[in-house]
Amino acid sequence: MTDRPQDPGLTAHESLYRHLRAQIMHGQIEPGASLTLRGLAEEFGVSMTPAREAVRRLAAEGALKLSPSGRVSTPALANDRIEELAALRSLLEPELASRALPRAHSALIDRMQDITVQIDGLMRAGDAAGYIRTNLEFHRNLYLRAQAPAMLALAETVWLQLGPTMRALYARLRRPSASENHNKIIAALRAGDEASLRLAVRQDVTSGLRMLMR
Amino acid sequence: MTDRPQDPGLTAHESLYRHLRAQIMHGQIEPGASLTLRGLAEEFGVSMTPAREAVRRLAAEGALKLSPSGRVSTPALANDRIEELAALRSLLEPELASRALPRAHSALIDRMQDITVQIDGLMRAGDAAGYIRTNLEFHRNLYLRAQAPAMLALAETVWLQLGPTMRALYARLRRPSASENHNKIIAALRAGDEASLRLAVRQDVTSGLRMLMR
DNA sequence: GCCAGCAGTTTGTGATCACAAAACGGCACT
DNA sequence: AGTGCCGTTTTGTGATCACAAACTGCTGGC
Repeated sequence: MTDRPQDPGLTAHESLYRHLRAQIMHGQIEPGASLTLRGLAEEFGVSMTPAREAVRRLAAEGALKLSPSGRVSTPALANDRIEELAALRSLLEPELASRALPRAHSALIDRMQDITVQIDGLMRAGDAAGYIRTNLEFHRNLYLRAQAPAMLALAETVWLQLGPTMRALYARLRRPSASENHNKIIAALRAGDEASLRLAVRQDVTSGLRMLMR
Repeated sequence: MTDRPQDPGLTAHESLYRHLRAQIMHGQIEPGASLTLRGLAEEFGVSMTPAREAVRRLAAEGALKLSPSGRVSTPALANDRIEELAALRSLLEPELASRALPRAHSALIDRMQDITVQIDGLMRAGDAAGYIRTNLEFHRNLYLRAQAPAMLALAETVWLQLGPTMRALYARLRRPSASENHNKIIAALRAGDEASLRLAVRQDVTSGLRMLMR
């Protein structure tokens, strides 16, 4: 019982859920790793009941895989599944960006520029989880303006499913191609150019995933 | 304890989950209706534990809403949320149809034609749930060929969120506009025409939802 | 050397219970 | 008649336990 943070004011299963979700989304758990309810429960100092709820909730979102016998593990994605999830990203995210465009004021764009610089630093520092997290934050910051919570939720579901695989991606990419793509997105936002915004987002989203598939 | 079917070979929470999911997706529960864990547990002759799991799982999929205090209810959708979900359908489903097109052999198309006839009958008979269920079956039959399980899962999530609201839609539409749209889809499939298939699917998907929003 | 079988252990499932917070209903007071 | 208050009831949360199925590893036979 390592006694984790124990976020106050939250139910036990909620805080466990958030921790796990963040870990998975940020690639801090390797694909195919297996978890046990008792293990998670003990690690967070709670009983099995809230651990089961958190796990099932994540399984419903595709973040975890349940074997027929109920065993829990992070999914190890086959190439065609990765392709599919990449296609989903390039379907959903340009739409979100497009909807956010009319509402993207300059303070937001400045913030996105800051995040881009930050990403460069994290990548150079070799902080994989930090890189993934901040990269997603870049996108989420924009998409929040779309006023489309259901659409954003679906996009996050896709991120979640790709999470464990993301770490493998990070190990392979070494040049900061993210910066270029992000700068294109920022430029399109500043110009108010919807067509090139969609294009830039699609490119940013697929560029990384493409090199993961062979 | 009404002793529901009790599907054999399935865990308690799984069968409860499936029943509830089907009911919600087919519009058999009105928007805003509230459920209780003890109520569901008793209705299915199980304890609260599996009832909670089923409910949380459905909440994670957006099929149910949990109040801050944990109360469970079906969501009552505002117009802008309906518009968003409709946009998601018209984003995802043409893509699914397009991916299914090369794999749609004539036996499948014949089956879809049968289903269309069946839908007409159900609509004339005033069977709302049957109408919704069969209508979704029409779409699912096609999309299964897309070999894109993650994409299909997202689409079903959207259906689920629209479920309770669907009944209200059914009450308003009386002319079988579905037939026309479905026939267009079938024609495009037979012709192998991707562009008009995408168009027909988008039209079918949005035509019903549009009249719901005013 | 390999594989089948068996015992011990791990692990998920579901029931039950104690508890606290929220919702409800009635009552008195203004 | 409306409104604030308090006791009762309802309802979700989480811990614990018994149980069965799955997994593990070892052993003996071929």
